Amino acid sequence: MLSVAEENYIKCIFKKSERSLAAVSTNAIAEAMQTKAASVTDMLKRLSEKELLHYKKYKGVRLTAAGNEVAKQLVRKHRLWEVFLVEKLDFSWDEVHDIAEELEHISSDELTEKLDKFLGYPKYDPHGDPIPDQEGNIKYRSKVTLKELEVGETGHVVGVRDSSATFLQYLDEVRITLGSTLTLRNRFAFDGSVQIELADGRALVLSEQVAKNLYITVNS
Amino acid sequence: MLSVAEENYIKCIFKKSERSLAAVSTNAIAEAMQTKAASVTDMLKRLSEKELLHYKKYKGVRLTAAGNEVAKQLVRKHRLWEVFLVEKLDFSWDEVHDIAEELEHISSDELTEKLDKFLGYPKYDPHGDPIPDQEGNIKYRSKVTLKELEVGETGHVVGVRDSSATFLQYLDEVRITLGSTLTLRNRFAFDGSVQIELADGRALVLSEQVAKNLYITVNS
DNA sequence: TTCCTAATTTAGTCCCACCTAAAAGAAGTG
DNA sequence: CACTTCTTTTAGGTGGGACTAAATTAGGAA
Repeated sequence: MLSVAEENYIKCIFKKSERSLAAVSTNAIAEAMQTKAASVTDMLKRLSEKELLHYKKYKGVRLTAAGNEVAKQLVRKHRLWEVFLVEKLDFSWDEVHDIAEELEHISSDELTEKLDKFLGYPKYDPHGDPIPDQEGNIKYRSKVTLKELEVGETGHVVGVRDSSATFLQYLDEVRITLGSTLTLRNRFAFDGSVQIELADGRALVLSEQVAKNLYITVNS
Repeated sequence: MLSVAEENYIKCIFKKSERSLAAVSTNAIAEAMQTKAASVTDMLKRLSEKELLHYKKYKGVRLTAAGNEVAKQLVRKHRLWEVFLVEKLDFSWDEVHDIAEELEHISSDELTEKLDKFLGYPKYDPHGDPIPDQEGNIKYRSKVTLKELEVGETGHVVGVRDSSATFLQYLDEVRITLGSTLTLRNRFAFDGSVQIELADGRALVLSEQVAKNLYITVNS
């Protein structure tokens, strides 16, 4: 049985490892967890003791297979709860993160499986991120940011890179949602902003900042 | 912000106060919380510091208005989650207590209210206990145990006194559920057992033990 | 190679929530 | 009243998870 703090460290390290494939540094964890490096070192020793990660002084850490398993189950629970909050309880997608952050620590496996069934075995959460299955397999979708799209290409929105409340509220404001279909019409070299056309015919100019944070998939 | 441990103590004291109206003793709390009296004294001082209860050495404790409020919100959340687990996720009533025990500590008030709405504002939980409303008002139902019913009287099952898994499983076994209508047909002085007749015509003999743990309401 | 700087770890505290052992109060009994 | 017994509190200690301040190490620059 892991404590909430331990689970949060595991999840944090998992997230950092997802792309970088290098060992995760103490400082990076400290920053992400809003705590001090000394506290992180403490925790790393404990988690290493429990064989959830490999720890060598000054060398950063990587999760063990067991640690990875724990992390993926947490991500699974987090994303399932987010679906529940948005689809069943009518929360908007920018409100659900913090609540799911608490709900993901509820331990019952049976609860997770029944929730999954109740929700109809969803594949993606409200932000477009894939939900790991019971065995922890994650189906990543090939996707590019809107910034990387070619002029003239059409795709649809499958996720956000920055899921801060302010960004999500901005998207609500301009009525871009998950699944929105859009075509890149123009790219302005001046400031990196892009002009898009939505399925309903609306034309919008989005800043480079926005274009970098919107994930698009071209086929599917 | 209260810790999970603090909340559990508050709820425990609340439950003890519900019937007895006397101050709750340190030992009673220790027993209910599966801990030692010394630990309880520790916690009582902290909670008293936070003005959640009145504490005088050797005199037992009572919750303050603020403490009562906290307790009732916890009970509200616990029972709403139990309804969710049984009605939506298809758990049976003997499985939900421990999970609800974790879920009740999720802090978001907005979550509680949206859950309440999603469930259709239920008044009673799966064990027949009343769910406090948003302001903390609890509508107690007048009820008697089956043991106290008069021969010939008809009523229906509105709750259980002992909600242990074994008792609830027993009830499932003999197909008595919340809302079952029954008539007391006979009382055996020898061992205190009772004979009842159910709405579907089945006649059953229940031990005194069972009769004492089934709550019945005659009208309504 | 040596030095410097940034990253990391160690050492020493703190608070929370528990523990054991021992002291002290409450309350009934002869 | 004095005694006994049970309950409760105090005193002192532990591990988890955080902190600050000081020491150590890694790794690049001179």
